[in-house]
Parts: sequence; C-alpha cells; structure tokens
Amino acid sequence: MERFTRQRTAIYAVVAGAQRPLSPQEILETAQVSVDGLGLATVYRNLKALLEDGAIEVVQLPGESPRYEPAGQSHHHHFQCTQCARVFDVHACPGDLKGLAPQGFQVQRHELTLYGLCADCAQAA
Amino acid sequence: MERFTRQRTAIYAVVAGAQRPLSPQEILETAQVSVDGLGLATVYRNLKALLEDGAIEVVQLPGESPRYEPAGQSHHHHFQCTQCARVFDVHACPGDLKGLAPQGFQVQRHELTLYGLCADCAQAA
DNA sequence: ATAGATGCAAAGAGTTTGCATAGGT
DNA sequence: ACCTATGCAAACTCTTTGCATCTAT
Repeated sequence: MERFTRQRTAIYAVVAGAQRPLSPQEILETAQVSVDGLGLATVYRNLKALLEDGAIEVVQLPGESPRYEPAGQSHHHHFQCTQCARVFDVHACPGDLKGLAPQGFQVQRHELTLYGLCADCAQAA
Repeated sequence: MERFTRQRTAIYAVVAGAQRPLSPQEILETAQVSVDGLGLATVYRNLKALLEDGAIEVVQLPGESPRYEPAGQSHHHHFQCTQCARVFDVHACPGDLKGLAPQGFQVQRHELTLYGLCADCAQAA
C-alpha cells in the first residue's frame, strides 16, 4: 500500500501549485525548499507513482523532455514560446480532427502544440 | 567545405528513399547494407550536417526520440498508431490556428500529432 | 598535400534500478 | 515490528565529442 511521505506530499504540492508544466529538475529544486536532502530519484519514483494514481499527467512536447501538470484539467493544448521557451496552457482546441487521417485510419486522440511569441516576448519585440 | 563521402551519400539515400520518418538507429542499420563498418556517430554527424544543409528535416513526436525525413515536402502532420507505433504522414491540416492562443500571443507555427489505429491495425481489430 | 570525415571509445544528459537504511502505519 | 519509501551510486539509453587515421578534393 502507498504511504504518505513528506517527499511525496511535497512533490505533489509543487506540481499542483504550479501555473505551468514543470520538469523533474524544476520539481526537485522547488520541493527541496521544503524537504531537505530530497533526491532526484525520489522525484522520478513519485512522479511515476502519482501518474499511476492519476493525480498528475505528463506533458510531452515535441523534442522536449517530459513535464508534469496536475490531472483533472479539461482537454487542452500547449503553447511554447520560441523566445523564452516557456510553456503555457491553451484552452482552445480546433475540435474534430477525425477527418484528417487517411482512409481506413481511426483517430482516437490528438496532440497540438503552438509555437510563437508569448505575450511578454511579443511586447518586448 | 563539405565532402561527398560514401557514408553521407548512403545516409541521405536512406532517408530520401524511406516511406516514413526513420530513427538514427534504423538509418544506421539500413545504410550499413551499402557501407560496411558504418558507425552510429557518423550517422549522427551526417544527420546534423544534412539538417543544416536543409536536405532533411527532423520529425519530433511527443515523447519519441527524433526521426528524420527528406526536406521539401509540403506542410504536413503525423499519425502514430497506438498499436504498432509506426508513424505515418498526414497531408491534411486543420488550417488556421492563430485564433487559439491567448490574447497577446503570436502564433508562428504548429505541430499536430494524431493517435489511433492505422489502417492495418484497424482492420485486424 | 591538406583539411574535413570516419570509427572507435569515452564522455554527457536524462532516467532507472539495486541496495542498505530511514520512517510511515 | 513490518515493509514501503528514501538516498546514494551505479547502470542504461541516446547522443555528442576527442583523437588518431583515412580520404575526397
């Protein structure tokens, strides 16, 4: 059975409290503030466990290593700024994409990533 | 200046001749048929050079290591079969996605990946 | 002949795993 | 007390790099 350790609690809190998907390294650094001596392996093990519990979800952007965000958000996509590389949620969706696949293919789901300038970087430019 | 080696020629030929995006490992194995003793490092170095030349392009699917395909194809997306994991080209596109991003964001480009059953796996099911 | 390209092996980055110990329950 | 979770270090995978040698020009 699973236990409630300080580590697991802190790791989940970090992911749940973030405004954007975080990398394991970012999660480690943030969680280390409250859990001294926390190791990266523990972060990985808990992310895996939290995924299996359905408490968090992976965000896989093309060419990027995995980031994690809290589960239970509605269907959404992501925007990555080509300037600052930050990742933002996009709550809109183009909708029905079943017709795009070739004849005989069955579309189950889709992933969409938008690239461009975030509001901050667009303003600065 | 760049040279035309047997290795580079073979590596490009493999990518250009494939019907789908290939991984470095697949490229190595296929190119080794014509170039004996070909090493993986050479494949990586040439893929990088061919990318810079604009001869080939990277296909980055979420959570997958990079694949390569010949450049010069028109704008397209990819479909990955959830059963056999193969990747196929999708020549359709939902079109204008500029309106999806939040206020103040500028969309430059997008990546779309469809997931589901390919024709073969759908038939088998 | 010269300078870029190759092959091998070692080095990196990110992630996983083995093992003795700490700590929930 | 029991047994899972932790921390550390070693192992693994994918990719890059150093270096002596080879080879296209």
